[in-house]
Amino acid sequence: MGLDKTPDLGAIEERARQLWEDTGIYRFDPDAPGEIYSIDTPPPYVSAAHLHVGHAMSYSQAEFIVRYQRMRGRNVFYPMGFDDNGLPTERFVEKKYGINKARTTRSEFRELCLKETGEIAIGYERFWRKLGLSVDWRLRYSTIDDHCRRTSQLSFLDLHAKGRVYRSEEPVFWDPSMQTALAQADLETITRTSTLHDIAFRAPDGRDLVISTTRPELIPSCVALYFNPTDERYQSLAGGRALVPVAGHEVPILSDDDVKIDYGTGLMMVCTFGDGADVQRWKRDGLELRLGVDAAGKMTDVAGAYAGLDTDAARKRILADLEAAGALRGSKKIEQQVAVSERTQRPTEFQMKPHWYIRVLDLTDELLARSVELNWHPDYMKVRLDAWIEGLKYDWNITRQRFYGVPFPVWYCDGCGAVVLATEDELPVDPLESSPVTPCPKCGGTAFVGDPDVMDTWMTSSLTPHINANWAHSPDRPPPAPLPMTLRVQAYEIIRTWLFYTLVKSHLHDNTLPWTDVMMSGWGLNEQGKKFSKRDLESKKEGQFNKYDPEDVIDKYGADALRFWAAGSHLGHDLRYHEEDVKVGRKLVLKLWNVARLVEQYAPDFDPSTIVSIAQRTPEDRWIVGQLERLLPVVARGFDTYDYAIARDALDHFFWAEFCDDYIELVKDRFWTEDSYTDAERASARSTLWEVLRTLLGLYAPFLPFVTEELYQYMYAAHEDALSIHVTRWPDAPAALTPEVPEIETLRVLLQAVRSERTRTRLPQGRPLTELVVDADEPATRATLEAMTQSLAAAARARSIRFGSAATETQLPGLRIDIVPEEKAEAS
RNA sequence: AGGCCCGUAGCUCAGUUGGUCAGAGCACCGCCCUUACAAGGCGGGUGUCGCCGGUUCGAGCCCGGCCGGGCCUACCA
Repeated sequence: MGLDKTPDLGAIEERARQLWEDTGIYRFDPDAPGEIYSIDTPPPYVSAAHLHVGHAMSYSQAEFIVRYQRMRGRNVFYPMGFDDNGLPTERFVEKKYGINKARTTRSEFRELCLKETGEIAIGYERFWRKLGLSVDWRLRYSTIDDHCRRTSQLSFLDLHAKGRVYRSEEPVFWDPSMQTALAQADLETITRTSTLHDIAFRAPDGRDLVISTTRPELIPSCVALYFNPTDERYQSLAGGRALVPVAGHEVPILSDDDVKIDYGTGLMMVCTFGDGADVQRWKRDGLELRLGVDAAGKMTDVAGAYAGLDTDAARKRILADLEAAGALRGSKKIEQQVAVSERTQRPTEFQMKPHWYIRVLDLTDELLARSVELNWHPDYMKVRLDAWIEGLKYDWNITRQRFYGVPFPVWYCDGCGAVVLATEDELPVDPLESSPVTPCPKCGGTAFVGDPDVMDTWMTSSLTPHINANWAHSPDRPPPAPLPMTLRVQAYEIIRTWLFYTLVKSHLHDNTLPWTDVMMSGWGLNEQGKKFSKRDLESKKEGQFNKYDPEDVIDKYGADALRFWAAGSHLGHDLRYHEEDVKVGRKLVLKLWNVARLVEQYAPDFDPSTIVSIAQRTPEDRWIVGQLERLLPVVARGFDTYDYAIARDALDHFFWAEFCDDYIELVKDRFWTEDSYTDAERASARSTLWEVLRTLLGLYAPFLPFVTEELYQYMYAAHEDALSIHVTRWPDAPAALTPEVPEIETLRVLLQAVRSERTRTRLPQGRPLTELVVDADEPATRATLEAMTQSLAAAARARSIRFGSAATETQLPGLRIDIVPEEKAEAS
């Protein structure tokens, strides 16, 4: 019996996990008492090779709140999903199995993806359990599973029924290397060096019209020239036409307020399509379509002699031809911002494709109102969403030309081209592998072509609340939580995507917010303050410790220690990872453990029914209880505002400085020198030690779920009726606080001064003093200290206390001390 | 170029509404194997609070302008 001198963290963690599993305390029961507290967790991509400690950080931060709310009596719904939708998975599987997509059906391919990602997800789940996430694993979902495909397709049907979905052939952002369309949110802007060429067109009167462009290969695709209407140099050209060099066709000359007079020559060309501005002018002014680049990034027939070349080759050729024709008037290097595909970093082109869109541009005001409704933590993150909403320029293009993904539940009638939608009870459906159950409602035809495209992955990710709520009524799902959910947890860089799209979906489907609160975590960064890179993890060799691998870190220092590190940055702020900080976490775990050993030693087999009332306790005991009571609202406020770091800081300070360093040191003497104290004083100490440790375990439980569980089970569970500390009541301060005991503060100052003097005079802390001289100017202070001579002498390790004249100042004005070491006293 | 966040000790970070606000932990140095803990205890801050102005009796905090970093936005051809 008795706690081991050194805890076996691995065994403790395993025991706790087993207990949680056996008792099912994290399983959601819709009928359980308490207000429902539901969490919309980010489904991590499972195609990535490794998790890093940054993942541990952000998921831990959310989990602190979850555990706190559970102890607050909320009925917690805490699911976890995995994102195995999308391109990384597709590429991974394609490569691994050497798939020829022409000979594989979507469903066969999907099965392989599910198999692969399922295996990776098992490893992920194992890790999340190891980290101590209190997830109800029955709620696990996969974004490509039947339930999620059904939910996504139902979302499409519902939005279609509501008139929110439309199909249109328009210029779409296009990634030529992936050969798929992209949405506005899939783009990034990079800065690169480019060459701006001055090229002469020809006016009808034969004069040169020089424009500047970085993309001369699009000259055959030129459909107009533009100038600013206030630019006197070109006003006479309005309504006229210009001859395009080399290509030889004519284009209209138009004006536009947005043309910068001082850029280049003030005259510009518009092509179909060089950039988004071209698209806008093309649409607005009804320009001709001369698509110059095809889906694979090669020049089209429009490019004449350059057809079939890729854009770079065409650019070189046409520059040479322009030069030969005397149309190239100059070239210079410039810094240029260019839109690239976020995933491939390739500059985007435009393609004309029939695509499905969700109309969102008219929702700006409504979405901004939703943003106001939402409780943002931290609140300044709100402006990021608002800025995105206000900057929207395009409806949401939900079509992607990928093989793998959620198909559209759509067929096109072979006879009349009518769109035929699947019915709800057919979902999930793959239109390439099945047909409508009824003939075409328009022409009665029975031949159909399934829509070959798949949905943008955000079509699914934006539905995580609906997936969790089983909005689609999929069979065999565990009990769902109602919508809206309580909390969304995510990092700030995907506000414009995940948060925005989720908001759109809930607004359109349910006319509500998806959740009431949102909590933004920052990023875990490596020691250099950079994002974790593949290299940070790839250096890992089998069986070798990698400081960024969270499983390795847990094996070495314990899960509680890693979680402790995660609590080190304020909400929404990035946190650099240092192994040293995890060691501090382990130190805390060991300290708690040793305090428990001390309590066990001084208060063995404590019977809570014999607890001494606060009023009956000694000043030291009333002091620490009063301090603890004053700590409670600080910790609670931290958790209530999602600022777990405030909670941790306050808790750590109380535990280390007040409880361990001072209170325990003060109280020890009662058990060491029996004769100097009464049994009542010892009983008071036992009650206090027992009680304060119990409260501390509760307060630390959200951060350190393992060690607190172990100690709770060992010392307290038998006296309470809870299965686990994690379902015990959160400690609240009593209505009437225990009065503060200021004399103990004076005592602490005095002890600090004694310790400091010992250091200064190189006197070991443990060596007894013959005498401690205390000099207090204030009679009240002196009287207070005189009443506590016993404790003071014991804690200062002084054989006697004398009140007289002393010279060493303490931190308290008017209070001085002197110490008389043994040898010196004997000599005098 | 614009928006938001950040810049405090060697490192990671606290510093509510301007008035013991120059702080914590780590690291480092010194002493101590004192009966919970040497994977420990005790003591020690080592600083131009990014820079320059302004408001104020008083600025790490408020205002303006710079510099540096991050995230996001942007059609400059």
